[in-house]
Amino acid sequence: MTQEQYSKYSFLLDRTARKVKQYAQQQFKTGDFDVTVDQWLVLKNLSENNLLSQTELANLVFKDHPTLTRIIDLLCKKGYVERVPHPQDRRSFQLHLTESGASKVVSLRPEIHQIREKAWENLSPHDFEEFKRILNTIYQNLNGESLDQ
Amino acid sequence: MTQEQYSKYSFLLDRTARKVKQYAQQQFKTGDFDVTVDQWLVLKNLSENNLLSQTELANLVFKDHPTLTRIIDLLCKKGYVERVPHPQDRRSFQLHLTESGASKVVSLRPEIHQIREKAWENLSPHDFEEFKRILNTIYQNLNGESLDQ
DNA sequence: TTCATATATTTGTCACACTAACTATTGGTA
DNA sequence: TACCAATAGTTAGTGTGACAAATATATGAA
Repeated sequence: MTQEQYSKYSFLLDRTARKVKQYAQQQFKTGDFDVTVDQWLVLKNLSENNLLSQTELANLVFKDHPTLTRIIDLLCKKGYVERVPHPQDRRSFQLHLTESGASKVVSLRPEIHQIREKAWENLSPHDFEEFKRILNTIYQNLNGESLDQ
Repeated sequence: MTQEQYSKYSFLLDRTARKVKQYAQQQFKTGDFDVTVDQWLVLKNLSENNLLSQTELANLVFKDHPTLTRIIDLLCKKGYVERVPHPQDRRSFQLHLTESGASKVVSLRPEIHQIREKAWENLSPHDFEEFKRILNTIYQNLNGESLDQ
């Protein structure tokens, strides 16, 4: 694997990831979803897992702590999330989806599914499995220590 | 392709693209390369294609104009690139790699190859071809009009 | 108890992505 | 010639990502 051409994967990977995010964000915007793609990821994970700490949530969505702090700030401003003081540990918060946040997740979930499917035209379920396998292998190759599933 | 699980590709794609960039950036940093990953992409394309306009370069590297403006600004500050006024069109510039920029490209190219190869451990050349095919298909599915190569 | 160390979160800085608005210039057309 | 739409590039605003450092609290050992 010493050929010149092998450098191109990083370009294609970055380009495609940006396109996927950009496409979704445009659809979010025309649909007046009132959240960004990354804010949606956080909301979705909170809806499946209430009362997480910020650290736990950061590990779920693979964002670093400063980034997550700022996303939570924005979601709090919009009224979708609340920071509840942790009863035992005064350093940390339990993140709580508000009524408004919960209904936002319910209403957006099917629409976002449709948006996500668009990328898979002309591709097979087998392609999907291969894609996931390759992405996970690359991730683990570069991840140093842990295997995290 | 209507299953719940098909939403996950966007998460894995984003996560892996970030990891690839982060890994490379760390290596760039420990090697004192004095450029970011995106600045390298621009330098590399300039070295293969001198005297491009910013618009032409933007189309090559798939970055938007404001982003490219700032990357060029930084590369000019570092002395790797110059903006030469276009002889016929006073709106535009021809981008020119300086001596310093050209030798930077020569010295970094092999090191960056090594960094990029790390991602492909445990993967085959066939995986590489499949990966490129899937990435390009997704890109084109979302790209609306053009097929760009 | 007290101190060193670890953990949870925030803040600051720099780089990049996307949008919108703006300047300057060009080129076609009335 | 005078206008006007299109083009090249820049600037500003917001959101995100990575990294370093700061703050507050917790925990374990001396």
